[in-house]
Amino acid sequence: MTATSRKDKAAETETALKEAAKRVFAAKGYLNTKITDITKEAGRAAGSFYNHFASKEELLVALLADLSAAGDEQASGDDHLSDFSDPAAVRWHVRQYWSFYRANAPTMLALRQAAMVNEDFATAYATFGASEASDVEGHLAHVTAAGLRLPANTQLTIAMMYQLVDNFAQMWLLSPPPEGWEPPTDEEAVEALTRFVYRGITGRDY
Amino acid sequence: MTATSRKDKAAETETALKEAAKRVFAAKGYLNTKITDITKEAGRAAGSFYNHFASKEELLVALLADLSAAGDEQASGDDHLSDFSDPAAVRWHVRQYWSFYRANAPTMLALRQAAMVNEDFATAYATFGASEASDVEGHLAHVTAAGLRLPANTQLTIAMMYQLVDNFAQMWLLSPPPEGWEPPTDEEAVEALTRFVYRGITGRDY
DNA sequence: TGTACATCAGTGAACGCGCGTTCACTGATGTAC
DNA sequence: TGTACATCAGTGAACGCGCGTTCACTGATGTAC
Repeated sequence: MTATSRKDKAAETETALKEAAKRVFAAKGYLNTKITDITKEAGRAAGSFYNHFASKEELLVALLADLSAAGDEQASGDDHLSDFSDPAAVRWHVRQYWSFYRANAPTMLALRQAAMVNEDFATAYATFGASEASDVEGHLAHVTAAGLRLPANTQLTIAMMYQLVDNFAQMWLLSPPPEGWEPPTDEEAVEALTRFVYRGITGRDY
Repeated sequence: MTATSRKDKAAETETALKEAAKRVFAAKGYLNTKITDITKEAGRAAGSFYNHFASKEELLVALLADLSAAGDEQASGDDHLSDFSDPAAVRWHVRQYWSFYRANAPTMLALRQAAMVNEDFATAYATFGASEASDVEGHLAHVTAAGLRLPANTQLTIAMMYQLVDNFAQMWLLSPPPEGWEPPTDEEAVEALTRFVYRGITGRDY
């Protein structure tokens, strides 16, 4: 059970630090987290951190690398519905996004917070959004092809969809729920977003 | 032109500090701003700050007080359209919110950033949202009264509207525009949001 | 297989930078008589 | 109106706390012969 080789031990510690970091980020946020909070949570000495990461920023970069690996895995092999004049296609994308957020909540929270303070992470976050956007762009063509009118030009429509879904997800999955509000189940959330987005982009009832 | 009495001079400095703070917040963000950035921008010595505010947090509290005073002024005396089954009522609210954001961008940015790090400001921000929400809640009753179906229960519907409008506004009014995106004019933004929200909550085309 | 040395992950006390905050001082305004 | 003292806004150098980062040291694993 305990690894013995030096490489194994180092890898074990690195993993322990990353997992500890995610727990601490979830509990008190990325910006409020000190290096020693992470090492303490991981049960290591403060100095150990620097054997693996040059700074808290570098640690987050490593977490983002893990995250995009996970994202690629999730995306591949799935049947990808793309006609947004069909509510099922909208639902499929909303559900994907929601699941991704739930699975990677601490890292997404850290990225959001880091982006408020650090130019590079702001760019990374924007890039993340842009990659989602380019996927969706083609799907909207089906809406106009079906004779329906988008609420605004393609760019603004994408921006609105994205803000709605991204921030609604973060509201329920990354933050403590507001005073006296009952959090929705995953299915309720996905259904609510699907309805709102589908109506918003097509002008059709659903 | 220059005030002479002690009280006047003190008030002048306090205003200078607040105005300087807003400029600096807009330029580099609340979290990245140091006390000396503010005093330097205001052309005062570092120690002067503490004659007026106990900390950066207290300064933000003062800015928020100014802001809610401005908000009350804006709200009062206006004819308040309240039937959300009418797109004009939705547009009126969207425009109000958009104007408010534009007028108070630096303070809103600071509040958002402070809320990520500080429990009290998180509560203040949530409270701000809740007051908007309670206003809107009644307006949605008109939608169901007109025989239309909301996309989800009232609470989730409000949350979705709010996330969409609030974050779309902050995307264009508080952050540098994304690489290669052309920012909308105010009218385009208001119209896009109005369409998306109206469709989303009523299921009607518009 | 055994011995002697090299290498490396991990340790935690100590160091030092950045920045918030203080405080003795200045000069101007206010007050007392 | 004038003088002497009190008060206060503002100053900026200096202080000190918090925390990121270093580094001499330990003990265990790897390597040479």
